Amino acid sequence: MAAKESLKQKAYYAIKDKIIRCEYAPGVMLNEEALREELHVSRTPIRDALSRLEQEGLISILPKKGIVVSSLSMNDINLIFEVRLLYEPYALLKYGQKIKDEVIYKFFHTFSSSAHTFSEEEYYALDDAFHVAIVEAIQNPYLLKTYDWIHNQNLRFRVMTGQFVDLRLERTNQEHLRIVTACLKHDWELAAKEMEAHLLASKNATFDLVLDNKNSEMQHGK
Amino acid sequence: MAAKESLKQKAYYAIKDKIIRCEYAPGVMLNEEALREELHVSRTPIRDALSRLEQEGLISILPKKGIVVSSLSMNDINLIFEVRLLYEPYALLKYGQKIKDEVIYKFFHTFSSSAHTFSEEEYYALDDAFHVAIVEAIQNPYLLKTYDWIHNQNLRFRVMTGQFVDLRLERTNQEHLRIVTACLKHDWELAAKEMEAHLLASKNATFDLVLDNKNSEMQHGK
DNA sequence: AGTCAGCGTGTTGTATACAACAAAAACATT
DNA sequence: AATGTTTTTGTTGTATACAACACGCTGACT
Repeated sequence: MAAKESLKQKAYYAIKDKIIRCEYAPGVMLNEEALREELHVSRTPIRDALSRLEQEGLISILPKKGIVVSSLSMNDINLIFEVRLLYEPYALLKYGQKIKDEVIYKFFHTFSSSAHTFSEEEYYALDDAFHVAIVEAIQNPYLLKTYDWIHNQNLRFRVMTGQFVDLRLERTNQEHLRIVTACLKHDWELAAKEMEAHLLASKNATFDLVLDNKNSEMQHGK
Repeated sequence: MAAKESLKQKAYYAIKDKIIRCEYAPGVMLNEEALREELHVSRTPIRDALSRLEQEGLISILPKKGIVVSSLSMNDINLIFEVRLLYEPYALLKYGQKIKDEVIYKFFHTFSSSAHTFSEEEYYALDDAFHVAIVEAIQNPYLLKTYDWIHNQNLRFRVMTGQFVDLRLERTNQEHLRIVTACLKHDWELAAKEMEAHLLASKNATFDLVLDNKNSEMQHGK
């Protein structure tokens, strides 16, 4: 499958994946030599990959010192959700009509009937697919690229904070239903409004989770 | 000044500058060897720079074939102005309050009294400074990075289409004045609306210029 | 003349050796 | 013991040689 993929692409995806899954945790130092040994390639493709990852904000390269995986602060939550709050309602309002009805109906069906049969992990994939499907109705590559970045950062937050609790998952599903229902009626103004409400709730939930996380860390020492 | 700048940064800015000024015109092919000779550095910093420029959408790297400077199509105008129409009114609406009054007053003074003393080139720099000052009130680095990209693309369009005609410059200045006046009153909703109108007018003007350009190209053969 | 195989040239991809610098460690001096 | 200096070590920056591939060209064969 990846036989024709260049080494620099392989290195890029491999390192990116480990950063997103927090195998390389926020704030830790990396160095080219260690990555070289781990991926069994020379420094050149590693450096290509690192250059790209720096552009995307996942790492910082400190000249002659090392590479640090970008940390995640409270403020990053604000930054991520600012972009989402700007893009996602806009996508519905201006491009909702471009989303195929069958796609909308598929999500409606999934959210309304079988939500409880999903594991948390599976529901995450579903949540991602839902939001991405909406945003991709904007076909502007500049906007989509930015969205991809914050999407990655959002994934890191998920891994760091652990999964949602069940209660929030229920609420999330209900909010999704309200958005999808508005979409089915082709009432894009309402859909955008519901999306905004959903994102604000999600933002607060993320804030709480990060705070809880900080607290329990302190209780467990360190 | 640039003594401590790394070669890869020097290469990046040098190539980027030539692309923006259309010394490397849209659609032309480059190769690492020629760039290496032109900049008197080895391929490594060149490749670093190219990787970054590819991220920013200014070039495409075709493996084993060469490097092509991204072309500018009609559709790119839509993409650029979609981002501007999304960001700039948003900046005024949500962050207008963060712009210092003295900055606003400085622009008011400039636009209202001394516009006619500027050359077209100078007025461009002023126009840029004005829009950038507004957008930078959004402090979100993700949004600002996207804006920087489309800003560069916009500059390329300017160079390609030649400067505005005087008539449009007059109109532009009047539109700027309307925006700044609303800002002085701290009426950010009005300011955002005026900005939207200004951008739509500017978009149409750019379209017309590109069309004229295409036509005159055809008249002059090819 | 047409077609296809093989070769040659030009391009980026990859590996690696060396340079430049930063930071820590070791050491001498007081 | 404290301090300033030198050395050592570790890191990325840079240069360069070689590999891999794409594409056009040549030539033989039909």
